[in-house]
Amino acid sequence: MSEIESSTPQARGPADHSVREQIVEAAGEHFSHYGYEKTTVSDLAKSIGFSKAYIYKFFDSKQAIGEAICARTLSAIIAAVEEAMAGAPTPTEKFRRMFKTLVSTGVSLFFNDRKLYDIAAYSAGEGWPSARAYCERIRQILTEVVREGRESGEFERKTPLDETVHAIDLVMQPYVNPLLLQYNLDVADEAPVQLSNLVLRSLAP
Amino acid sequence: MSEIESSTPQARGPADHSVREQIVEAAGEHFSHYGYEKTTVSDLAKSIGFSKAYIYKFFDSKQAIGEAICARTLSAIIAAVEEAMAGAPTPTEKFRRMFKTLVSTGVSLFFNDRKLYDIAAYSAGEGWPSARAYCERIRQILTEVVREGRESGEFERKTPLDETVHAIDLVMQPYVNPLLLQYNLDVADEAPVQLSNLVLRSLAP
DNA sequence: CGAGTGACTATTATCCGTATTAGTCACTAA
DNA sequence: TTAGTGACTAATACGGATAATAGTCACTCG
Repeated sequence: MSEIESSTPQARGPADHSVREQIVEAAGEHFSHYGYEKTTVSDLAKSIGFSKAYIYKFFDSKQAIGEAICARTLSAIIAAVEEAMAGAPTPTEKFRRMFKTLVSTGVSLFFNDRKLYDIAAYSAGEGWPSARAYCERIRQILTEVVREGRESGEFERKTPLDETVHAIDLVMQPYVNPLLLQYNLDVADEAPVQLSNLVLRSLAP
Repeated sequence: MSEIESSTPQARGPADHSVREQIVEAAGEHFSHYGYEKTTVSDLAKSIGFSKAYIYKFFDSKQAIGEAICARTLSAIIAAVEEAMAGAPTPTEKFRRMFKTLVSTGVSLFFNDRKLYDIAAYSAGEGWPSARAYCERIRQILTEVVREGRESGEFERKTPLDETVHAIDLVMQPYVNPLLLQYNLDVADEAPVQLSNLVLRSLAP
């Protein structure tokens, strides 16, 4: 369910080829260490003991490798969010944890793995499929929470579901989208709480 | 009241000197035409018939001139907002118009006077006094609207005023701050409506 | 046939010397 | 004293030659 890769069929060779995994593995290391720009496709090839040309049997382009790494990084954030939400008793609490974890994980990525963060930000700016899928997944999770809250009578039901979800999505976007989050780091610690409060007030029946 | 310049005392010569106005006038033209980077201080000097050195009798630096132009640009946005709000019958409507005008004026600046927009965005990114004052002014206006709405019984009164205002400010920021707005142009037409609705729901008594 | 590659090209990045430019200051003329 | 400037410097931008890189393809080897 949280497999973002499934929506990005930019592979060339057989999907479950061991070499493909080796490439992704090496790319993860190199991109994280030296950044996307500074690592060459030859570097990746050398580090797994093949020629550069062979890489292109598995990936269309260097960007495609970048997308794979990006998808992986964003999947980790989604996983953290799902884990945080797991034990929440109410939709209200689920929403709070969702927002909070989304932001704190993003911020932590920024400070602890800046090179990977930059790829994610670039990806969001360019509208790569990996970033689109990430946003879409967040929207799904949000929709689920709101629907649940409506069913339990915790949230109001007058406003059309789509509209509610979309508006909340707009509120979260600046802290969820890596491209935008980096400009909001100064309020990233308080924003989830303050905005969760506001959103939840707007959801009151 | 909407004089942003008053808070930025980076002037050197007498404040109401005609040459100072000529400089600002010329800078407005040149920056708008060729951009901040591409216009040299000598260009400004030449266009008003003085030497470059004389400019520095009135401004500390080229950046100070940029700030003056930025302040001027942002003042125009504030003025547009105040005008739009003037005829609004209720605080609810005032808020809607405020948000809507803030965004539409910003977007229009982006598309019709890109060079000036870029200065404003840069200014916001660097935290120049002109940009700070702009944000502060918006917050003031917002505070006034919320207070008025509370007094008239249109808005809820349980949440602390500061908290309410701050949260709404966070919601508007991505569309008000020129640095951020440029990344949100794709939703700039619907966001004010959708977010106004959400905010107003959260303000319901 | 399939796994894997060396050698090639067109495009993009990187230097590095040169030219501009922001900013200062001692100075003049009225 | 006030209004205004030419000449100077240190830092920065520019441009063009050069090097590095993404991506391809015909090819070999088992």
